[in-house]
Amino acid sequence: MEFQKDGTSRTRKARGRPRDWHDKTAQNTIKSLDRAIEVFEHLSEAQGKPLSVIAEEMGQSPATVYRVLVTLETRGLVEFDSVEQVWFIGARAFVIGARFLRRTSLVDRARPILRKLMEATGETANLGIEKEGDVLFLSQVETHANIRAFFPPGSLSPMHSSGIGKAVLAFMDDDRLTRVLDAAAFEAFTEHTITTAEDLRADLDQTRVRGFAIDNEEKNVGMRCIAAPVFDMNSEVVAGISVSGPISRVAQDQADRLSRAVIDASRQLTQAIGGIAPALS
Amino acid sequence: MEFQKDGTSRTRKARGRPRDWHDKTAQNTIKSLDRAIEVFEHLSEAQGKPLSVIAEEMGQSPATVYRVLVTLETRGLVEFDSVEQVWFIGARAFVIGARFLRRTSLVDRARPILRKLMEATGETANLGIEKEGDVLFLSQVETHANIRAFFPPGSLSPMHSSGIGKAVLAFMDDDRLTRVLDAAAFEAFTEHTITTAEDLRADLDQTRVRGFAIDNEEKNVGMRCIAAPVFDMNSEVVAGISVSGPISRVAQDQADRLSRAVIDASRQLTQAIGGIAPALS
DNA sequence: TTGACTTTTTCATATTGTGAATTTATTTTT
DNA sequence: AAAAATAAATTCACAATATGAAAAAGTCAA
Repeated sequence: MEFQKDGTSRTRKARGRPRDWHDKTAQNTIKSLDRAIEVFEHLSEAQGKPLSVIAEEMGQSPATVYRVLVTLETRGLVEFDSVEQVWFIGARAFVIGARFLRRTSLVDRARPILRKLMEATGETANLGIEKEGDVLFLSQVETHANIRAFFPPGSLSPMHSSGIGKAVLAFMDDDRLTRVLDAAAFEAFTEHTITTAEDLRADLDQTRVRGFAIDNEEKNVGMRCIAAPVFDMNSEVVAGISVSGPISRVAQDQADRLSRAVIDASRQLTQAIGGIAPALS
Repeated sequence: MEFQKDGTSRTRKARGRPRDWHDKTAQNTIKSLDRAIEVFEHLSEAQGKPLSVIAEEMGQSPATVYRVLVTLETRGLVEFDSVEQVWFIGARAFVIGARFLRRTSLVDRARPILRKLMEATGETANLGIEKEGDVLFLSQVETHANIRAFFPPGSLSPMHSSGIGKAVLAFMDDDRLTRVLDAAAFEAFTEHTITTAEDLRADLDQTRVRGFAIDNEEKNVGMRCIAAPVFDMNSEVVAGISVSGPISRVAQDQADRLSRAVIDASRQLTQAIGGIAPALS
């Protein structure tokens, strides 16, 4: 199987008015519920405050905010510290929210984003993770162009010569990074391949500043690749997204456009899996 | 700050009518919001269903459920699969829920310790707390091994059949212990599950002497788990750390090595949060 | 095309959510 | 110790709005 394109709803059902419609009309929302969610969201961003402060910050009547909080509290979605008289997000919210993860995998979430990335850039889009010191390619959406990059899903590639590998390494914590580098063989595939830990660290520093990694014919002659990291709920790197293609198309004067698209996609995926990009340091 | 236990009112303020009161009165809740949360909770337990099914299961009008879901959807708390026409918990719910963890720095402090523990033992390392008579798993670092234990963060598990649960219970003060045991259902999950308060108390006595708890296939057949308690500044147990894996790897002859690592990790975490292990008694 | 089925929207109605003002409780000041 | 100040919880009267039934709008299967 595999290979359903988006939009082809070749499968059964989907009766009733199709979704998409309502998005435009959408005055079907419940106002009071919407206001309540606003309180909930606000609280999640600014926990540990007393009622009066929350109400004031939101420009809402204390009475209303109070009732919302009390209602949420009876369900455990928020908690009240009766000593400090302040409100927090509750354990139940964590339990319910965590069920989000039970649904789809990284790969599922990434598919539509990869497809959009491919369409926006015209180049093959890839998704990969770190697996025991190598990059494991999980998924890709191929360009329509006749000359194309190709990493079969399931294939492994050394970190030091891969765009995704470098994007992941650049945002890895020091301990893990050191361990991976110590174990790395730094095999030279082309004359551009980075072959020492020092050079690689320098490259990673640049990557971190830029926000994206470049593989400049470091694995395959004639192929360039631009990659950006994807983060999980702990702001730890879990994957990388890239576009790759011949140097003629992935050229210097295209770097800006392409990197923007890749970073955008990586952010979307981070968000789609409930991750949080780390604060800049 | 960190970790004030309930009840210590050493600090200032707390004006207005004290909380506790309203709990009994509590007709201050917003009914429509309460109904909406019910939908949200129901969805979290039974994801991937179409509107009609959800409405029917809840005995609610489809129109109402529809409006609730659409409202939640605009906020990202819920997601709709327009191909399959089914509803899910959304990424935003996960992000908000995860902020529950920000209330204390427990998880932040624990992560590096968990990672080291996983690396030292080769088994999945977990962090959990007691929450209303259940163990709530907060965080984990998975092993690289292909056969692995998996307690997704955010999941709940009964205390009596969990390593972390028993580690926490063993070092809980008598009042709280008695209360938890009285409320416990002692559901039997396997033939090894402890099903009476007496047996559990005996097990806890051993645990206290040993300094660590063992879950010997008491929840899942084939899974063993070794856990140790984490204490706060008042020497009260606030969490537990464990490693868990298949009985083949978490074997008798490994008990020494593993328990040492777990105890070491739990001590590190106790220290990292400014806690003090209780004097032996 | 038609028929069966599900999701949206409409609409009339009463429920119920709302903020202002009041009461109750606690802390701080005098 | 009493009074003033502050903040939380309640009350109340009224309008806003949530609600379910039923109709409409789509989609799928035959």
